[in-house]
Amino acid sequence: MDKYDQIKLENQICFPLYALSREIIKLYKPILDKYNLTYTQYITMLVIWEKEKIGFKDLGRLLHLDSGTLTPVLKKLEAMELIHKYRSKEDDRIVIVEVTEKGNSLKEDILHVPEEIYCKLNIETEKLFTLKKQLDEILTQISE
Amino acid sequence: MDKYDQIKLENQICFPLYALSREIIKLYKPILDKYNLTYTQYITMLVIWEKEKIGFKDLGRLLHLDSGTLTPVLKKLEAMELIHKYRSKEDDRIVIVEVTEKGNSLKEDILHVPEEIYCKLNIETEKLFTLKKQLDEILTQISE
DNA sequence: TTATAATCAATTGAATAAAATTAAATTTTA
DNA sequence: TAAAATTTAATTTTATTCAATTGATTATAA
Repeated sequence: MDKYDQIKLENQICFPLYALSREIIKLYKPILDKYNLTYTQYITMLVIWEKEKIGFKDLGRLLHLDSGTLTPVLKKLEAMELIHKYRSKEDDRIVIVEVTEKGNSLKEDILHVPEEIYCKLNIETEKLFTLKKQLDEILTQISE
Repeated sequence: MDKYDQIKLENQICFPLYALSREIIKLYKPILDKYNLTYTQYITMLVIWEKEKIGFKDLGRLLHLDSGTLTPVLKKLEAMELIHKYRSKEDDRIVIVEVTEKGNSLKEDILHVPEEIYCKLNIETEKLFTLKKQLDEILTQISE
C-alpha cells in the first residue's frame, strides 16, 4: 500500500464518469450531425419538446445548465427556427421558450435517435437501467 | 405508453452521466482552485505524477483526450513549471512529458484531495466502488 | 531511391462553461 | 408608501473543450 495510490487515475471515481460521458457524446455526434444539433442542443430540445412551453429558469434547472451556457444554446436554436422566446406578460424578467412548428416537425425525425444510441452502446438494457438509477440517485443528492 | 416517451429527458441514459460528471467537477473546483488547477489539468497531473515520464500520445489515450485538448493543457502546466516537454531524439514527431521538481512538490500537497471529494460526495464506499466498476467496464468496451 | 502513406502534435474555429456584471422587475420591510 | 433587498435573465469576459485540418516527420512500398 503506497501513499500515492489514492491519487492514481485508476482510483478516481469521477474520472470514468467524465471520460464515459464524453465518449457517449461522441457516439451521438454522427447521428445528431444530420440534424445540425450538438448534444447540448439536443437535450435542450428534448425538454422543450416534452414541455412544449417552459421558462428559461426551469429549463436550466432541469438540464443543470446555467444561463451563461443556456443563453447561447437558445440563441442558436432560435436562429434555426426550432424555438421562439418571449418575455412573460405578468413578469417581464421571465423568458419563456416555446417550440415552433418547425421544431415540432423535427421531433418526429428525432424519434429514432435513442434506439440508434442503444444499438451503438450494445449493453444489456438491465445493466443500463440499474446504472441510470444509481446515477440519478447521486445526482439528486448532490443537487440539493 | 406514448411514442414520445423514448425522447423524454428522464429516459436518457447518457444525461445523468453528463450532468453528474459536471456536478462533480463543480465539487472539485473550490478545492483545486487553491492550486490553480482545473479538473482536466488535475487528472493530467495525476497521470504524469504516476508515470513520471510519458509520451504525449499515451497520455492522451489514458485520459481520453485528443491533441486539441491536451496541447493547451500541457502548455499551461509547463508555464506553471509543473512539467516540461521535449521531443524524442529518435523520432522528432514524438513529444515526451516529464514532471519537474516543482511538480513533484505539488504532488505532496495534492494527496488529501481525493479524501476531501469523498467527504463532499458523502456516499457509501461500497456504492461508489460498484458504480466505478460498471463505468470502467462500459468505458473499456466503448473505447475499443 | 523516390513516391506514397501513416503518424504525430499543433493549430483553428465553433461550442461549451463559469464568473462577474448589468439591467429590469418584483417582493419585502421599514 | 418608499427604500432596500431579492429575483431573474442577459451579457460580457475568460477559459476550456472538441472536431477537423495542417504541417512536419517517419515509415513503407514501388
